[in-house]
Amino acid sequence: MKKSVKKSKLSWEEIAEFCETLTEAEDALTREMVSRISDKWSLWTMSVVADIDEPMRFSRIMEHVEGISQKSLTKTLRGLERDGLITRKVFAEVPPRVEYTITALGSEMLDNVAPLWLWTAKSVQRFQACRAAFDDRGVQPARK
Amino acid sequence: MKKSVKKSKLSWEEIAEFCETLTEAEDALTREMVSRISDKWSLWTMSVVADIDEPMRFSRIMEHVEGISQKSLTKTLRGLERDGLITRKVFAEVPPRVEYTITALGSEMLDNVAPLWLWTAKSVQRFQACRAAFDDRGVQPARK
DNA sequence: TTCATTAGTTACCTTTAGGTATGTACGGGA
DNA sequence: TCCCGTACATACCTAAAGGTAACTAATGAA
Repeated sequence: MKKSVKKSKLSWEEIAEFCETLTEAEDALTREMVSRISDKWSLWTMSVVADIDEPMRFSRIMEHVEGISQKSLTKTLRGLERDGLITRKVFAEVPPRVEYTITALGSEMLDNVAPLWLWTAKSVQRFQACRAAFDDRGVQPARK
Repeated sequence: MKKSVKKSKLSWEEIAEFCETLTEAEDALTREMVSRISDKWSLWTMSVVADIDEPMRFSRIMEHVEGISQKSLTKTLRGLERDGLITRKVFAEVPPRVEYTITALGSEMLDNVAPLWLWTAKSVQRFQACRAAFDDRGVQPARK
């Protein structure tokens, strides 16, 4: 056996319990922040800004986040700035220069997402197998 | 200073490195699975199915996942079944009975999502503060 | 014969994410 | 005087998520 299957210390009941201490607005924001994790560009953008040591300019970020459009990058960066995950510094130059850096909150978030991402990546063949099996057998109809 | 800023053991470079061993299809599926985590209903539905010990019927799930429509619940459950996160058992009865249970893979996923969710919930006031500050100061324009 | 029950399915609509293509403001260099 | 380079903003379009409301299939009960 590869490893013993251990019940996690952290149950969802515990989480639900904690979430009930939150206001409705806080609960909604929690969901919003979690969904930011899996929107198409936010996490990738953050990791690009975080991984490279020098402050990153708009155009350099766009080179690294392959496939993103200007519009989406602008929107993504604004959202990340608003939530305190990155900082945006404008220099009064021509042509304009804007530098982005990760914040402490941002890298804390990345640290918390990382294990989940890695687990998902390492489990991907299992998911593939389940999908293949499902697509083979089809859906069992609810009526005879 | 509140706490020393510590580099996490699990860097994104490490993750990127691992992800490069994946095929393109596997990489795409990884992203898809991560985004499942934050779609509107999947995680909530999973946690409902997981937290209650008895197998759950369609209508009982719908009672617990407040606000979900029949259509969305059906779609969500199908997706979860396809990915091997829950099982669906149809009984040849009238009126129909269908029971859903969490799989080992499903609860493993929940276990991996839990810490992130809890961290997010516990950080929510910080996010709120950042947003408030941003909305106060407005966006710094890139040109003078 | 008609009804109630369960787990859907289907048609239709609105909202949102995200793409492409184009416009813009500024000043330095040719 | 006109073009270059940067970091956007804006208009327009498409696809997909997700909501509501109505329909369905089978059968035991009234």
